[in-house]
Amino acid sequence: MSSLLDNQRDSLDPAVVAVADRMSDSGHKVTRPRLAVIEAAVNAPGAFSVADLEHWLDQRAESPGIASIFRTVRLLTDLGLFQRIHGAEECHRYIVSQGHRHYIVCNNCGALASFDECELRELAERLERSTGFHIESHLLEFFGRCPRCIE
Amino acid sequence: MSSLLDNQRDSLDPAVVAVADRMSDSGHKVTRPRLAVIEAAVNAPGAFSVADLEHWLDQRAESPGIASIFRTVRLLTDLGLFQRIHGAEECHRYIVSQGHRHYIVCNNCGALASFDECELRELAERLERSTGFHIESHLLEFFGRCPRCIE
DNA sequence: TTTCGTGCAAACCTTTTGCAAAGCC
DNA sequence: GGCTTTGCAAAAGGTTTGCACGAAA
Repeated sequence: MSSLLDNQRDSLDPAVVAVADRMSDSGHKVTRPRLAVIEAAVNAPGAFSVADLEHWLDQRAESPGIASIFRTVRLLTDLGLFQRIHGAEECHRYIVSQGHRHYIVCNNCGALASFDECELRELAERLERSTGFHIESHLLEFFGRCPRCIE
Repeated sequence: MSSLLDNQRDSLDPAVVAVADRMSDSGHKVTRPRLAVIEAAVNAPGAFSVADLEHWLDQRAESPGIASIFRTVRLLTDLGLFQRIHGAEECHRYIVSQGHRHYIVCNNCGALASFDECELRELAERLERSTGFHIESHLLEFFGRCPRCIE
């Protein structure tokens, strides 16, 4: 008997499949509501909130209900497949994780650009020596205006 | 007629006076409830939440009520006198601002260490050229374990 | 005196939870 | 079949707001 994910594999966006596979690999079931949430996330234009996902899904009459969206977002975030974006005000937006990357967030429209160089290792090591903290992770984001909003 | 702030100036912590003066300079009244909130913030051991401030003030029977604490924290944050600290989960803690500094947050107990070097100007300029964004600010924090929690 | 801030309680939103029914493997 | 997940509705937090009263300059 084949799984839901295998049945739909060919008709789904590869980015959706990639997330679903990793969810499956970590022992979680790939259900229709979860696939719908992943599709909504992959199709979001930038960082998305739970409300954004619900809105997108509502329009397609595929919304599994807000509680399930919250549960799925939390699960995927815990698995590292979604990543939280911190805005100056708003800290409850997410993106589909793309490994260790950092983001520039447009203060006006929320558009994102990403980059991977962060050159913080050396600084982190220096800080470990001077403060005695053991550093496990970091948060680096830039805020500003995207090209479209500058015009 | 002398202001509340002037009357109490000598008996207050200089750090409280510094914040109150800047609040006054920007045209906001320095009232007893606001002074109490500033005192609570200055006396907090690390980053504080609104609930922390309320608790501290409650113990001294000086709490102006949660709504006023929220309003004061928001005002001081808008004025740049308080600064928001972003944790991995919790994004609603604040510190009394100390200019442009960055923080290392202990994932276990919330202790902070700060530093000022961030060497991000060059990276920011490179990113502006490559992405077309205009960068206005940044967020940089490290997370880990403080010396006490490592033991 | 006039304006700004306070305090209470109610409203609001977002997020979580309990639980019976349904779905996945 | 056994275990996980869902969906609803209700609860729980946390934050904001309306408005009459009080305080600051």
